[in-house]
Amino acid sequence: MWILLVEDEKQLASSLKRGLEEEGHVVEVVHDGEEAELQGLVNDYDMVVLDWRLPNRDGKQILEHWRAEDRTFPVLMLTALGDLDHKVAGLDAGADDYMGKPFSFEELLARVRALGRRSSEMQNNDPVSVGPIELDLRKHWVKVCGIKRSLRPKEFILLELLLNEPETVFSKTQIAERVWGSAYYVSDNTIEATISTLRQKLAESFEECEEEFLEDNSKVIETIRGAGYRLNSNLTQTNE
Amino acid sequence: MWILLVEDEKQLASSLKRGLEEEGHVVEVVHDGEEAELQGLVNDYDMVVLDWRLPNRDGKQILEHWRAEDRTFPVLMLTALGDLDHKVAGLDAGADDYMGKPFSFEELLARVRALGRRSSEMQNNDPVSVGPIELDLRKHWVKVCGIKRSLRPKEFILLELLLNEPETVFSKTQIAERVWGSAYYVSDNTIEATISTLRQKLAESFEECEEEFLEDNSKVIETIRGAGYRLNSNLTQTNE
DNA sequence: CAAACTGAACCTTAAATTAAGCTTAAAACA
DNA sequence: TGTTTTAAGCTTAATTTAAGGTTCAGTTTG
Repeated sequence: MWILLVEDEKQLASSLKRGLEEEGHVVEVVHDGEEAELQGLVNDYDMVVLDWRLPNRDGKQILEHWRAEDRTFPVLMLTALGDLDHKVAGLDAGADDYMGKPFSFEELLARVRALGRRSSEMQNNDPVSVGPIELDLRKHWVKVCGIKRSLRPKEFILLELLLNEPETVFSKTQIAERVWGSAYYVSDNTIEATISTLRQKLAESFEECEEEFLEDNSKVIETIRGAGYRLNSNLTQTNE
Repeated sequence: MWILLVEDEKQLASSLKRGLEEEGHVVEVVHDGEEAELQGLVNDYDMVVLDWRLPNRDGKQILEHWRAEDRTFPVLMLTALGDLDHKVAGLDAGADDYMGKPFSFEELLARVRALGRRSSEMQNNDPVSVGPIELDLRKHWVKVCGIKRSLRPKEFILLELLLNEPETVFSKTQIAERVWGSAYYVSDNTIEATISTLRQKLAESFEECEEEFLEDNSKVIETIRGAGYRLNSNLTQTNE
């Protein structure tokens, strides 16, 4: 997720930033109220973590302004412990959750996760299908020509990624970010190995189809040398 | 259902909590008015049981605030006996039902059930059945091939969750939120242990069936590695 | 001009490593 | 007390690594 972190204590801010980044988020830090307000108006963050006491503007003003401008990202506010009136005011102003300082980092992460989940559950998890391949995320199966295939977790997510945007070529970096959550630790070879096994499974499945969709069933996933991978474009063209 | 119980007498609160949990609800308890107010703003409970006399805020203030913020969950208020003015004020403020203390626990349960039924967004309490498993939330029993089985509360709610959407895979996080009410405190291992005992009980029960439904009765609940758990899909396919 | 060469990108497989999940008993809770 | 949670050792599956093999595009050489 893309997170804006608004916190004037620089020490705290930077340790939170690092922690959130380790969880795979992209974090922008702002130490100042006015700056925060502007950033929030200009960017579509997935979430904002907002300290309530800030130089120049207080959290409430900022949040009210954002909500008045229809900025809908979830906001997690940080308040001093026992500052109950502020909490209530914050929730009224449109905050989605709150935490009293001091808090454990684990707790912050848990809340960020929960908020993120809440907003991502709004997105569609509907079944996807391209040509003879169908994938249902909620039920967690893949069918080729109506026959179920079992895939391992990484293979599954990777296939889902390719199916969701069938024409698009995904670079190794993009794949690492979206399947592994981060490009740091993932070697090229890891991705290649995963592509390889996924390809084999898809090829086996395509063999069992009555109809023939491709000349070469080992090319359900195409390699674009130097660029990345994509679903075989014949699957999207021939079908409807 | 996911119920918030606001009651400052800790003794009473904990016995109500236990009773409601035995009925298969997920219950969160708060002893303090301000904290209650916040929790109600932040979470989408299915129902709130709200004592009218509380430290820090009184029930009426809280409820009015919630309603002003469009929190629509049904609220059952608890008032001192004979406190008629309060009752009227409470209903005006948006309470859906009231009870005078002291009350019998049975009566409380009845009203909670009634309120739950009344609220349209409630999931239906109708008996669920999948294959040879039948579960009645209201009567709180489970039968396998017609033979009753006793389950512990957590096991029961978990099974209910899986039965209600038999094809769907539930992640540990989803299970934590819907069986324990929150993913914060629940460790993976807790869920695994609960699954394990539930599995064993179901397996024993399946052994006693005349008909054979599965090759391996310890697989009534399937593990989808890296994704979560679901009811064995053979139960849903062969049936009907 | 075409055959051979070269280096980079990519593929494949099996072994090694790591992670996910299971189970039981004991501890903690209510 | 009965239920829930934690802890520890275990089992099994998924993932990554590693090593050698291909393919491709561009370049050199016969």
